[in-house]
Parts: sequence; C-alpha cells; structure tokens
Amino acid sequence: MFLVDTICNMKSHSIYDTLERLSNLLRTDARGKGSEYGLQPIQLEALHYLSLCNRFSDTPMAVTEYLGQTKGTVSQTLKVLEKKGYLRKQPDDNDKRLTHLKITDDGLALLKALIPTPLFTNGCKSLTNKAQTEIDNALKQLLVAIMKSNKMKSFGACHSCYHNEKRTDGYFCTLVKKPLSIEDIRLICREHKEIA
Amino acid sequence: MFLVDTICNMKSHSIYDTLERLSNLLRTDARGKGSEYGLQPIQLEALHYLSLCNRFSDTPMAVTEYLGQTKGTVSQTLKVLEKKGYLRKQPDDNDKRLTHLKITDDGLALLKALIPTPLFTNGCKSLTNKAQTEIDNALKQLLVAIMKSNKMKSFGACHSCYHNEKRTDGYFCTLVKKPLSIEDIRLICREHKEIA
DNA sequence: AATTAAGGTATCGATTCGATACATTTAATT
DNA sequence: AATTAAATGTATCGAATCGATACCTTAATT
Repeated sequence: MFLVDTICNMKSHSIYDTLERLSNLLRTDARGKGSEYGLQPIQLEALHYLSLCNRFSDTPMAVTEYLGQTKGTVSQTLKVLEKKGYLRKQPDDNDKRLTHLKITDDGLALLKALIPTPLFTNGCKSLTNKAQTEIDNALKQLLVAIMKSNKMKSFGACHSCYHNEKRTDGYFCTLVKKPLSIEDIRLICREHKEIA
Repeated sequence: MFLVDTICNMKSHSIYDTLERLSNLLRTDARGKGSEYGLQPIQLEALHYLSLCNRFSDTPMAVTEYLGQTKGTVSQTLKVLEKKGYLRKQPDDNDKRLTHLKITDDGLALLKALIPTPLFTNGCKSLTNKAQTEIDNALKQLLVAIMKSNKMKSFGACHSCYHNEKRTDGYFCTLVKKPLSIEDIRLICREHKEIA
C-alpha cells in the first residue's frame, strides 16, 4: 500500500486521513456549541445551507440533496428548526407541492454566533492571509474534482452557471426564466451547472 | 459580514463552508459503503484510527480522545467491531486496566476496500500529482493551525515527536521508556508532542 | 491502609438516519 | 379530457449514534 503510494505519488490516502480528522474536529465542535442551543450538527448544517442558497433552492428537497440524506430525515430536522423558531415555512405561490424555508432573525443570529465555530476561527486567525487563500483554493479544487468526477450536483452560485445570462438590465436565468438580482447570483442554486 | 471579509481578507467563512461540504460528501459516502458491511461511519473511523496508531495508542481511551467522543459511546462502537470480527481485545501485560485493540485480517481487508472511499479516490485521480501535493499540504497546514491554536492533542507520528530520540541502535521513546522500530515511528501516538 | 485517579463497561433517553408507506399536487401520456 | 406517472412533502418504525450518569476494577498517591 505504502509502496504503491510512493511510486504513483498518490496522496489520496494522506489527503483522506487529514480530511477525516478535520471533519471530526469540526463536527465535534459544532456538536458542542450547538448543544448550548439544543441543536444537533445536522440541524445547524441545514440552517447554514438555507443562509447560503437562493430563493429557488430553499425547499426541503434541495436541503435533502445538499446534505445527502433522505427526505424523511430532513423533514424531521426542519420540523425541529421550525419549532425552535429558527425558520418558518412559506407555501409556494404557484406550485402547491413546494414549501419555501425562510430563516428568521433568530436563526441568522444563531448562525452568526456559531459559524464558523470558535475552534475553527482560532485556527484561521493564526494563519497568514496568503496561507488562508492557498488553503481556500486547495479545498475548492478538491471539492470540484470530487463532484465533477462523480457527476454530482455542483450547488454553485449563479455567477458561474450555464443558465445565467448577462443582460443590459441585469441577469436572467434561462432555466427558471426569471430575472436575477446582484444578490441572487451570489447565492448557491440546486440547478447550478458549471459553464462548459 | 461580506464587507469585513473583504477588508480583512479573512477566508475563514469560505474555508469553513467548503470544508463542511467535503465533510458531508465523505460522511455520506462512508455511510453508504459502510452499510454494505453493516458498519456506521463512526465505526469505520474507529477502525481506521486503529490501523494508523502505534501500540501505545490502541486503547479505548485513545480512540475516545482521537474521535472526540465520550468513552461510553466508544465502548459501544468497539463492541460492535469486535462482534463483527474486525478487531479483538487483548489485555495489557502490565496494567490490568488497559485493553489493546488489535485489528484482524478481516478488519484490514475491510479498510483496504473502503478507505479512501470510491467517491474520494475518483476525485483524486482526476487531479495532477502537483495539485494533490498542494492540497495535501494545505490540509495539513490547516489541521496543525487548528490544533495548535486550540492546544489540542496532536496525534502525530513519533518521527516528529519531542519524546523520540535517535540512538545508534535505532530509536527510543523517553516517555514510555521503550525502544521504537522503523515501523513504530511512522504511526501516530496519543502522547505525541511536536518538536519545539 | 486509605484515598484518589484512570480505564473500561453498562444503561438510559434524545436524536439521527434509512426505509417504507402514504397523501397531495403537477406533469406526462394516452 | 381522463388516466397514469412523477415529484414534493409528511408520518412512522427500527437500528444506531451520542452524551450523561453510574458503577466496577486496577493503579497511583498520600
């Protein structure tokens, strides 16, 4: 195993190991901080997603796809968040199957206090701006590589999306056929498709 | 929030978000692959740790510290792994409180098949060696920064440990007061202390 | 010898999570 | 236009995670 790694210069084991440890650190910290508010890690992540997505991607199904769980599980998670007053449900005007999930002010305040977690913020503060930028780029590169080679939904922002058109009066999504604001194109979308 | 990020060139939000997504991808994949063998993500991670640690760090308490859980939880995890035949418990010769956890051949075969997960391996294969090295370094840098600034146990390998001495006939740990082999100093230790 | 600390197990309750079934609404097909 | 298929969302069940607590055994300390 080690021999093969050396010959092929495959770093996948090393990258995986480090990522697994970072993942555990984050999850443990999120669990600790979230428990002060009676929230589980997955509930915090769902709320976090809702603070980053656009108005076409704030439904239970979108959360389900983003978090890689089943819709039954997500349904329960959302019920808890709603009961605690961190989000409210809002029926869609046109499609009666859809429910939009809107974060409340309490929810936003919670996220601001907990994300990124203190443990993580401390760590980043000790790094130079240059190092932070390099780490940021490296992580994004890895994420894109994994998503592309496994043909997964990218959940990128509209500004890098195939369906987004720049027009004289702003932006326009050719998929949902609606105009997009400056705010919109910075948020992530479940229908995102990377520009060829 | 965004304004502050720009002024201070703080990438912590971006890094956190990407890391959270990568973490979810890994966990979801590990859950899916592990379930084919009746194993949960945390059980796989415990087994994975035991394949990386040295003979002074293969106890339930060490696993507890590494995974950031409580010893009760870990006790259950280990019971499952033992019942499924992926590890066996071995009492310590000197300290009757201690139990060493030894991975079986079945356990090793399982890890070889599941770690890194296919999703992850696919992603890495699409990257150049140079990119992989950069990502590997970036992740390690981030991990060390977080651990140092939060004064956490490093769980590094002996070759970078304060307690490890190079001697004429090999290596020696001045903490546990025992000689170390070439194999030993490549494994991670719960007592690891970074050289000054 | 008595006390304290450490390693480990057992048990409980709240929560996660996948699987399944179900209801409602929309889209597709005939 | 009527029927069928697909998509969204909820409810329920069982297995498993996880923290908390209590408890036992052994080692270290006083």
